[in-house]
Amino acid sequence: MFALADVNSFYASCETVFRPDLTGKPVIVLSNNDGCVIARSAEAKKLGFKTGNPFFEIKDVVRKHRVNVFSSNYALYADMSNRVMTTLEEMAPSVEIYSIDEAFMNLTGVSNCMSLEQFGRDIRERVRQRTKLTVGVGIAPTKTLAKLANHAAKKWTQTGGVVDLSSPARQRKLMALVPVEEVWGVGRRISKKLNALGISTALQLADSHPPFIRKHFSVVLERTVRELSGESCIAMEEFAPTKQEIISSRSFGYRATDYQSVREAICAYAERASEKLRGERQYCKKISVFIKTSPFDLDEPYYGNQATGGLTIPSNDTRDIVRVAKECLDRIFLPGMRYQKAGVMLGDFYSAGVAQLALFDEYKPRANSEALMRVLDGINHSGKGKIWFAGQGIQQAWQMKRALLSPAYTTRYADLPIVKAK
DNA sequence: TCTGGGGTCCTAGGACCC
DNA sequence: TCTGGGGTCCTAGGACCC
Repeated sequence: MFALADVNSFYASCETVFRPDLTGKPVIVLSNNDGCVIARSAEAKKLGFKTGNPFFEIKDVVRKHRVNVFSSNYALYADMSNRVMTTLEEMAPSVEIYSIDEAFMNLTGVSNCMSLEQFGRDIRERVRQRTKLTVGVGIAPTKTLAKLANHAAKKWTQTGGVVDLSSPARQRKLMALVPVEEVWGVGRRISKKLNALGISTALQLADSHPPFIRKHFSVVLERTVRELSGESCIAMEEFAPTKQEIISSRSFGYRATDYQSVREAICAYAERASEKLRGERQYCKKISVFIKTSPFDLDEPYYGNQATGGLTIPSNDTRDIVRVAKECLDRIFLPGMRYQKAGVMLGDFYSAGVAQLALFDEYKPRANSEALMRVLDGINHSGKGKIWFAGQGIQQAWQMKRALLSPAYTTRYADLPIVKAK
């Protein structure tokens, strides 16, 4: 048996936890670069804001209803997420952290001690006590059904935020009410195709013939069908599998037109990606760079391109990765374009620095690499300041916009909230 | 003026091998 | 006139997730 616990309006709720004056008021949180809406409080949902709404398009409505707007504050959300996950881990034999605001819990054995619904309520209570955040809990024999139960727990308030879907009769009753596009694993494209085949509810999908689905779609959707009909195909993943790739990319705060700015950005992203790679204790051989103009600027030609370069032996030394990234950029940079976004991707990972050299390779590994990188990361994680390579530049005019950022309440001393007694 | 970032998995098709 | 069959590996692109 699985439970899926998921924090309601996570980012928006994190903001209101430290601003009690905002309770009951509409709050929205914007994506990086203050681009579009990515989280909404219940009140903001009622006003009709949708995830993905470009901010500049809704500014008038925001002003009219005095909506409280925040830039995303990932330092705060990540820390709050940790507190929630720690609490969940205390309550179940195993927990899989699925995203920043949701986790699957293994409920094996729980029903011997107490009703599953009561267990769901206990989870809510404890998380609320620790973090002032509210979670919805869905319980079912497969992950896909647990997702569905969680969806129902949030949609219908009379459930009290907990739905136990262990009984097949209840599963079918709920699935008959749920449109197929709300099933986990069914996106816009597939739901359109399913609708054309006359499958419009989750129940109809659950009752389809798995080989038929496999033939017309894929093994992935076949698994979804089986999971909906109660056959568990997707197991708990307690330990995060090692990453296949690492991406560091950002939209620019302004359109970048000059080579210098784009190169600074690429250097910065390459450094960040290398840092992540070392955090994973991995070494990479493949480095790709992409740059693109805005797909929304219809009156200018679109340009997007990507180049890939390799290292002879795997490395996680920032100097190696920055060098290759710059070479890649030079192969695809076109002057005269107004660039909107760029990024660096790392792939082809190895768990040790030295791989087999080819017979005639004359490459000599850097002698001081490990030590230097350790010092670099050590300083940057110490909280005392940052050091970086000169290639990033100092002014960094291309940096993303975060005009409405809230304080780092839980991760920076200077930003600690102060409580005054009356 | 202004439209996020970071991932995974699967499939089809091409290159190449014997 | 007639031009195999079976397999692996890699890559690009599509679909999905939060």
